[in-house]
Amino acid sequence: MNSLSSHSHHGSDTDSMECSVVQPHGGPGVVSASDSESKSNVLRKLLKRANSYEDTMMPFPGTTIISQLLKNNMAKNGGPERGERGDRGDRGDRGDRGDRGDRGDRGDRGDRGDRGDVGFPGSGLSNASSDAPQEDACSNSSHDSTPQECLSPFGRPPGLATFDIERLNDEHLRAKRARVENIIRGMSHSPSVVVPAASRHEREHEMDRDREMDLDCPPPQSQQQAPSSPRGGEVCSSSSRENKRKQRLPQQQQQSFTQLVCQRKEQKQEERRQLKLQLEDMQKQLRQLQEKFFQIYDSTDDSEHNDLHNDLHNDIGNMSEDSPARSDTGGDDRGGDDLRSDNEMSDLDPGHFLDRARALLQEQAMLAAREKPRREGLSRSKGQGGPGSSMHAEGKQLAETLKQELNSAMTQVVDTVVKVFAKPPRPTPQQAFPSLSIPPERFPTTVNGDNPNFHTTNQRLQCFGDVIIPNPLDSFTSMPGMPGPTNDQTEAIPLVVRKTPSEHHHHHHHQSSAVGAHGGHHHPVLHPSSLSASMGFSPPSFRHPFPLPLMGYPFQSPLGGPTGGYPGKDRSSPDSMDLSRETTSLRTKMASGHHMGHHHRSCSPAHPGSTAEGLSLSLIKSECSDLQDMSDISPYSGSNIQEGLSPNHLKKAKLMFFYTRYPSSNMLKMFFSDVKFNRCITSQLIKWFSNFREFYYIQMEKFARQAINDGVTGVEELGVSRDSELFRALNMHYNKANDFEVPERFLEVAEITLREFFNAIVAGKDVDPSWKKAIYKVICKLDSEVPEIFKSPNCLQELLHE
DNA sequence: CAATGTCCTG
DNA sequence: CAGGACATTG
Repeated sequence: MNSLSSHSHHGSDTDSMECSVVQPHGGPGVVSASDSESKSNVLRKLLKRANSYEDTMMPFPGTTIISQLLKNNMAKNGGPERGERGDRGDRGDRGDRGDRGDRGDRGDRGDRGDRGDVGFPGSGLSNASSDAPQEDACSNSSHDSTPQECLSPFGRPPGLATFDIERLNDEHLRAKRARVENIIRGMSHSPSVVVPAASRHEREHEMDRDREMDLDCPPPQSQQQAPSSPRGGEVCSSSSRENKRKQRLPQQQQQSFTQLVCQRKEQKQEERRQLKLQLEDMQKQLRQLQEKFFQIYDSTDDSEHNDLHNDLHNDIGNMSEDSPARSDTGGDDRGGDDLRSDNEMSDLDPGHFLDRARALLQEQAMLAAREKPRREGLSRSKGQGGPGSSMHAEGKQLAETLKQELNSAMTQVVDTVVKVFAKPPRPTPQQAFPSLSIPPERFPTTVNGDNPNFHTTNQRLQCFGDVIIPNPLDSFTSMPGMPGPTNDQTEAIPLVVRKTPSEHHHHHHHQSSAVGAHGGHHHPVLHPSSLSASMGFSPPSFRHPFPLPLMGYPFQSPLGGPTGGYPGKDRSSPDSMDLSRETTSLRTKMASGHHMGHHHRSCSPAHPGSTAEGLSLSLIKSECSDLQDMSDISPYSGSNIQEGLSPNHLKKAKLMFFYTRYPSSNMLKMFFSDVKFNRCITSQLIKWFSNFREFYYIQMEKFARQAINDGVTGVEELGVSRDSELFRALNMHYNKANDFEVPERFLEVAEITLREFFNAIVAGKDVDPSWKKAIYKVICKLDSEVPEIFKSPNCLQELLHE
């Protein structure tokens, strides 16, 4: 009904200026029709195309390639357009605070998992895969500034409609135009964008399919257009975060750690948000340009104009029909698929994409330039009388500004996009490349693939030859499902903070929790010699730090992917490791700051009990820089040599215990060549063995006493075989997965130990407080050589295979 | 003093 | 398993 009128209303106020500027051309149809025509054709096509893919991908206002880029970005960021989260509404008030609040409870965050993605820089990308979870992740903020808000800034096209109407007195044309616009708008989900109810009515009249669209695009949720609202507080939020963190710190290093990670994430989010804003601006500008184009078409050539409309109609119609189906697919795999989806874009790789975008931009710029003169002329001829006359100067400026803005924005966008794409080329899942895959068998630490979504992307961007192989070994220490922070007692996951339990292995596994970036310094190289020789394959230390993700060469991500795609046998435990690694490394780092041993006592504040807290705090302070680095790095570096003992290392240590109960620190260094040793690490390793021994001796004593109680009289009756209870207990502890063949020698030693205990107890030596020492002395001499294979960082894989 | 190791506790 | 206390050794 009055849709039009309302339109005009809007338009006149807001866009009057722009409109007036543009209008001129239309009328006279002046200007070199030939030139503009060819150009316009091209442009038109581009526009059309852009629209079409947009639709296919997701609803977005008639924007162009840029919008696509934006979309991609957003999608990746996990800021799926319509966020469904009820809180959106209130956001205004809470601002970042709100965010913080959410994150405040790390706990629940952790449960949801996924923080991982957010965490790492690449997260943006990886996230693509995991849309849903992402949202809550640290990216609430980004979330806020999602499309809806984005749109609002554009000021929607009210203005557009306006001038069109004015210019085109023809009712028919006007109606058509409005329709088209509405449709486009509707498709693009324009909630926030004012889609006057009236217009909708109109649409209903004419096209039923529009309804679908409407449905698709639920009405705006009363968004105030304050795109920037949430941003301001970032800093504050971080500080508050800090405080919070500090307060909590004491509880667990984990928490502090987490917090740090979180901070990092937040920063990234912030960056992302800013980028988004820029994109928004760009979109706005693009929209304006588009409008101009339309006008030109209309004015210059009716037939074309009609065609255009028709085309649009067709496209739209198709889209509406397809939309349902597409949406499904789109929903499933958004990550890299966005780009292709359309025939034309199908093999679009980022490069093409960018090129295209650039081309478009140029064209637009040219067009704008051409327009300028026209405008000028028109305005002059018109004189001051017309409404648009006043706009003259402004129009010029606008054009200039627009051009500049577009250029700069484009540049930024391009960079951003490139960065994003480039970022985490994480290894893809093994299944994905059967052909490529290299013998999966040996890969150093666990490798994991992560989200499949990336396949396409990765493939395109970089032909990854990588192969990631699932390795079954990990099961070793298996951390059972371990969903939550709960640690398996037996398994040692030291201070490790489990990054995120989230791994509910979604089918899609987006999860990519591995997150993070890693920046570590990497470690020189292990001693490949022995290893490679024995292993016969690629150097273990081949992990490169994340820096060259783009490279095509294969690299393995040591971190197991939580995403479970483990084909291998042991799906049970594998992945968890990656998470822990990060933490481990961090922990190590922290620890390194102080002397783990006795010294840290002094460092710690006052209470002995609070040592942890003090330590954490001081560490944070002193090692702040390091931590930051770490956070960036951690995700990828996980297995990368360097600092920190991973769960795999623990596993390995346990297996080594079958050979040596009292390894010297030197020996440990030899066998853990992929670890950067420092006091802490050394101490930790020693401590591990100490703990192993403790357990071992406890078992021995227990069984010895049990034997005595059972009436055993002579040591002869004591034996340790693979099926004895004692062995079972030990094996359970050191070789839980039972995928390692315990050396016979160990059985002998165990038997000897048991007998020693037995004899000592029988002899009543156990009254002596240090009666065990004698036994220890005996046992320590029974250490046997540890197989060379243990020196290999990859040893686990090897060993486990057996 | 530093490195190791044990014992105990969480 | 990690921390911490404590003992031992060189």
